[in-house]
Amino acid sequence: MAAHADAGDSVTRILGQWAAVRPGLDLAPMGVIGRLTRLSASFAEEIQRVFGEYDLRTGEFDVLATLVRSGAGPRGLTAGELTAGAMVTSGAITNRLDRLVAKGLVTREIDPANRRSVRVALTAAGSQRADEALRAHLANEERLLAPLDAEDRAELDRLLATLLRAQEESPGPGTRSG
Amino acid sequence: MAAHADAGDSVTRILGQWAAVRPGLDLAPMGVIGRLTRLSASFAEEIQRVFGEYDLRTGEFDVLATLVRSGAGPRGLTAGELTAGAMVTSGAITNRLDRLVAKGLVTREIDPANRRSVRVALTAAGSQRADEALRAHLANEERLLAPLDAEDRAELDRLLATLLRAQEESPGPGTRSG
DNA sequence: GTTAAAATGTTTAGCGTTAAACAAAATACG
DNA sequence: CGTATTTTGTTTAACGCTAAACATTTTAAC
Repeated sequence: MAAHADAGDSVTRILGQWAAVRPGLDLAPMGVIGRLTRLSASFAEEIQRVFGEYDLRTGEFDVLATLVRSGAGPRGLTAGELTAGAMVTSGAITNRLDRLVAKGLVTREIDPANRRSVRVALTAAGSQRADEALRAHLANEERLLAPLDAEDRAELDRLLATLLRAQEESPGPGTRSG
Repeated sequence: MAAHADAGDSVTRILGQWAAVRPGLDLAPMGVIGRLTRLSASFAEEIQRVFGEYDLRTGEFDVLATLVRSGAGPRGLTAGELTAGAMVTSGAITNRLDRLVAKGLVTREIDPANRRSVRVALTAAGSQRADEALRAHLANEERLLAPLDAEDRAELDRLLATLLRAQEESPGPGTRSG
């Protein structure tokens, strides 16, 4: 049972099946979105694997990275600011912080100036871990894109940015609040 | 609180933050993969929303669609064949079949010729539901790609196919068995 | 034929997430 | 001031998934 044909990915085979049983449908959008979805899932697995080498999950790295790139310094960010930057609910951030605190990578303490707020900051270990994981992550991303030359990558980036901008501009039924 | 700058998606802002605190890093791969990931997540939400109008989850539609496009007819497919086509474990297929059977959209019965196997087939209601949802799904995908003209879509498809083919050809540490 | 090995699905325990309920603190309003 | 409203984060119940254990049936080996 050949998993995929000579020249084509798994989506090519699926489109062929649809064409056979439902001739006349315009399958082009399904092809693009199917490839986008599968590629994203495949990349996510590879990325998770690299973070695992640093005893981190992708979501945990996201929190560390947000703290690093925010330039927040020792004051850190509030849990709400972390939630706003991530694409998950506040409950998920609470869980991630629980794990990161347990690993000694971040501190979490009540903001004396606003005792509803929680200030989250990197520890020295957290800062170091974030930098190590970041370096490996960037090398991994470079590897995942290796099949494309610089010109093709730029073109891909342009096309994805066009679609993403449209998604983020449309208020749509899918807005996400904390 | 400007959610995003005038000309740029959310990833542009993130890359800008990285460039400020870690100058000298090559952030291009992070941009491409970040956009790919976010776009895929955003599309998945919109797609899920449309399936919801037909009382289906995306995973459930995937099962129905696999049965339709396989042209399997009344004999259906085995649970193992469904697992092979999906990107999930056999346990997840068991759960999806439980729900689809409860909704009366598929039948599940032991294959008399091989009593380890389970044959899964569409009911009349399942076949009709699949076709209705498919039509709405294709229209939705068309809408999601509307920002790109035909030429750009073809180029995007080509670039994604190149990357996906590479992912699927590399055995990698991330192969997936049932 | 009998026994070992492989194939096929289901079940179980655990994970990370979401949505919604909740508790605590700050702010607004009269 | 005093009370209602809003803000902020955590907790709870439920969901779908995975990995691994499991039961059943078939195939292979001798």
